[in-house]
Amino acid sequence: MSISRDAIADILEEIATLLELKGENPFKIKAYKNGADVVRDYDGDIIHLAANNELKGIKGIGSALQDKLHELATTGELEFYQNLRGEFPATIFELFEIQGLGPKKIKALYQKLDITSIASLKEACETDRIKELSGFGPKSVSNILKAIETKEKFAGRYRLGDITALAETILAAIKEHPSTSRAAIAGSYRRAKETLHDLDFLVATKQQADIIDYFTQLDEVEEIIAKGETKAAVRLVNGLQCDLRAVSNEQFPFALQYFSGSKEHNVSIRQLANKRGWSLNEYAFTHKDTSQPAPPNVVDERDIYRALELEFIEPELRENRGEIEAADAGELPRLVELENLRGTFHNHTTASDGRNSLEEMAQAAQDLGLQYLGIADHSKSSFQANGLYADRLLKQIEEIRQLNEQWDDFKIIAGSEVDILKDGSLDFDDDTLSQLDYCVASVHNSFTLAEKDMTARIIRAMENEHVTMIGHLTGRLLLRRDPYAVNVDKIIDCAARTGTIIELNCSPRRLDMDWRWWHKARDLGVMTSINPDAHGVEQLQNLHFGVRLARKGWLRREDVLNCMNLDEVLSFLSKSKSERIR
DNA sequence: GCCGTTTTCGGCCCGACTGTTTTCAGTCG
Repeated sequence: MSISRDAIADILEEIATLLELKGENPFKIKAYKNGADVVRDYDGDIIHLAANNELKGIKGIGSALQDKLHELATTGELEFYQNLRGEFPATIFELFEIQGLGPKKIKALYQKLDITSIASLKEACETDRIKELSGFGPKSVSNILKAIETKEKFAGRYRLGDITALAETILAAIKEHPSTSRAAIAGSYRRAKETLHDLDFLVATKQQADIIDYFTQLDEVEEIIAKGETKAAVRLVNGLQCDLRAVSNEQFPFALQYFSGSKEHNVSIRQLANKRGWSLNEYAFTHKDTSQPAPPNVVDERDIYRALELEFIEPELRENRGEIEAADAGELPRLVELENLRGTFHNHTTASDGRNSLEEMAQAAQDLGLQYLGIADHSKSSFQANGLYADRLLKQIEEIRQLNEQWDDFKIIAGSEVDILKDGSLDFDDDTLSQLDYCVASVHNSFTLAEKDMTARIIRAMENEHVTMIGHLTGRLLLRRDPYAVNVDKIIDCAARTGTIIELNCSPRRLDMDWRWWHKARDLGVMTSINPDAHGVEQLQNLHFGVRLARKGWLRREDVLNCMNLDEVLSFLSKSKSERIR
């Protein structure tokens, strides 16, 4: 019986939710949520361990969870969970996706009005039936309707980080087929869009029908939407639509270019082809105007750009935002690469809400080949995250200094993710902050300030000499929560003026600041730091997403703080902010 | 539920904000 760790983690999450609905002990609920995190992020084959009753000693997994995980790992099912599910309709989970609704309200809606889905909730709001319930006034109704609208706006989209593993698994399966000569994922995935609604696979083969058959029969496929000679569309078990196009080896570069998009980029590219008397489609150049020279031979995608006398345009840049003009002028940036990173900032440990100790995080960073690891645990106002008071912070700094003595070529860099309070002041005084090597300042509350107040709040923080960088600038949670109101233009100007770095938070849920702003920020001399915001060792891997989005934002190695080597970065941090301005 | 341990049960999770209230409940981070 095989069950994935994600599936097990999801079951634990659902149990937590169902226990909330039942009004269970909050600490019990938290234990299940925590258990889900542990399962999802455990550094090792936790399913194997669970099946063999070898979970003892894993922090957060006590005897009750050990038994339940054993049952799940060996049978794929859990009686306790099945019974719990039986107490509520299956659709009730979707109500938790509505901002502002929690277990108490959902329970009341269900028990008093028999509301079990977003559709019935919407109807109850529109017919004012909901006002029969105490605690639901006119403001609640409009807030719920607004939240439903937000939810619908995001429906059918997926976060890049959530589907990368799945996408690469399917790609690997396609490549394994003996008839495959080349294969790739095109579309917005290749362009590193932060959210997508489908995946576009492409394969070069002489046996198109074979591959199409094979693709539609993959384990991950739930439903076949369409299936023809050269093209198939399927829906995966998680609802994601995947298209596959099978082409010849000669057509492959053209198809890859065409299906990578963006549409707007391709329109411009085809216009350039037209000027040369060629027409370009997903299969080939056609020589339309024979009074002009014939198109050259094309064996890979680079040849297409070369034929148009353009520098090769990396897929991440293909959004028709000036990349064609820059390629024409030979002025495309040399984009940052994952291999350029030498360290990272903004990571958490068990001192606040991380799951690994300082030592474990340091070890993981070294395993990735990094020269330094910036620690930035939460400050005291982030109660929910077990934020540090000054005394604990100072102790942690001391601990870091001691740990550092054992390494010559690796260092932990002592920082803090300090809360920016409502008025723009910081959660620690300057005296405390001056003890740190660096400081990430972030907004974690009062998200509903008016734009000018929020902007002024963040600007005030940036003007503090001790604030090295701003964390997750807009607070957005992709597909969940819109950015709070903040004037990013003004923030970027302030960053340039004060020598403050803006983080590129590469948690797949955030990818904040948005890639669309980086080009401008870069041109004003603003630097970024690609930060995983890791709450466990495995999340250091998210640096990969940060690099892709940095590339999408036209960033080069020299624009990224953590491309500096250890000596350079220590020297940089020892300078005053005004000296850091480029 | 988990953890730590004075091995048997108490502590764990605090404050801001919102909306509906009239003194507070629920949600969120």
